[in-house]
Amino acid sequence: MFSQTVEYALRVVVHLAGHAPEAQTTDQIAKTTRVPRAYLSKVVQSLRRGGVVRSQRGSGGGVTLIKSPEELTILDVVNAVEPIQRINECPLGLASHGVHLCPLHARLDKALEHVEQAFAKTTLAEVLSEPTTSIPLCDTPGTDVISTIVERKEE
Amino acid sequence: MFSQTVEYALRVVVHLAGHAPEAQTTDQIAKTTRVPRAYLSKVVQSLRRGGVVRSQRGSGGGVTLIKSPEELTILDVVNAVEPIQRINECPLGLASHGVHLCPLHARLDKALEHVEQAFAKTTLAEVLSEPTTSIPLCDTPGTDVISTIVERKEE
DNA sequence: ATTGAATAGGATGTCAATGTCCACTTGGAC
DNA sequence: GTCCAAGTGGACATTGACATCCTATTCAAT
Repeated sequence: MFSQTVEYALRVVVHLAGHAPEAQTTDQIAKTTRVPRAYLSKVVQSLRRGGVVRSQRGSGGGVTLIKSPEELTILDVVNAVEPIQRINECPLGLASHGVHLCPLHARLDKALEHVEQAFAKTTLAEVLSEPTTSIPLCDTPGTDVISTIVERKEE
Repeated sequence: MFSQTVEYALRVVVHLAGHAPEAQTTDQIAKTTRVPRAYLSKVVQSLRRGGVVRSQRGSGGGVTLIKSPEELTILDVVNAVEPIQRINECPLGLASHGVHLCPLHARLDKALEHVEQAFAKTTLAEVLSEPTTSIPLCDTPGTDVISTIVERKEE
């Protein structure tokens, strides 16, 4: 339902939020997020164009969040890489359905609206601070991420 | 967010529900739903394998719903062609996240759950009977669907 | 100025979703 | 039994998402 790229983008931003406000290099990000290194640069560029992160070239450079984790929502991230496509007009192109969607598409759009709202209400800070046994990305100091990878079933 | 195939499948089922319990040929379905005729047969086959429709070969044959519109939900249709993929395990494969998703993925899965529930609660009969000016598919007698097609913007 | 760290981005490969085509099978009507 | 209507399904084309690779560009430190 959500694309792989959105999943990657969220991981990247969670990583950055966990280290804010320090800049992180793509190598560092790739390690903890397990996003393919070469593809990560594309994801980061999307996030930059979407106004979510700032990136700095040269030694000592890296990627940083533009907003603080308290102000940055999941929706901001999703919209930066792949905006949620609401249903604004009849997909069949029926003129008679003009402004008002038919009941079918109205329901589908309503579902999208709920998802959008849920994402808009959740900040990265909330995701990070939630009391739980599972820390997002699990990159807490002392934890070796690599060794905790388990066998995954083919899907 | 929802695939083209899901959109097509829903149109097909709405058309069938509007004509239940009579069988409809793929040619008839293709006309009102504006699903590419050749691809429609694939969609119908998915619906058949998913237990949503029955199809009958030979002259006088066609496609019919197995359940009545009152019993058939949007979720039934969606699951037949492309089941909603809930997030059951940590996409990073982190063993420590085992049964419990981290807050990030828990939120994403929650959004999926809401969509699933909304779809499970909506029957085709509801979609068809809802008082509105826009009849789904707009295939009411006397309305020429083709002439109501409007110019669509490229997306 | 030179060098090395680090992102930017174009070219290209791969694969699944979408879409098309056509030969085959099935079943009803005569 | 013949014929035609209608779905079945395999082979193939197209497209965009995902991924990789390599070179160019930028910046800081020296």
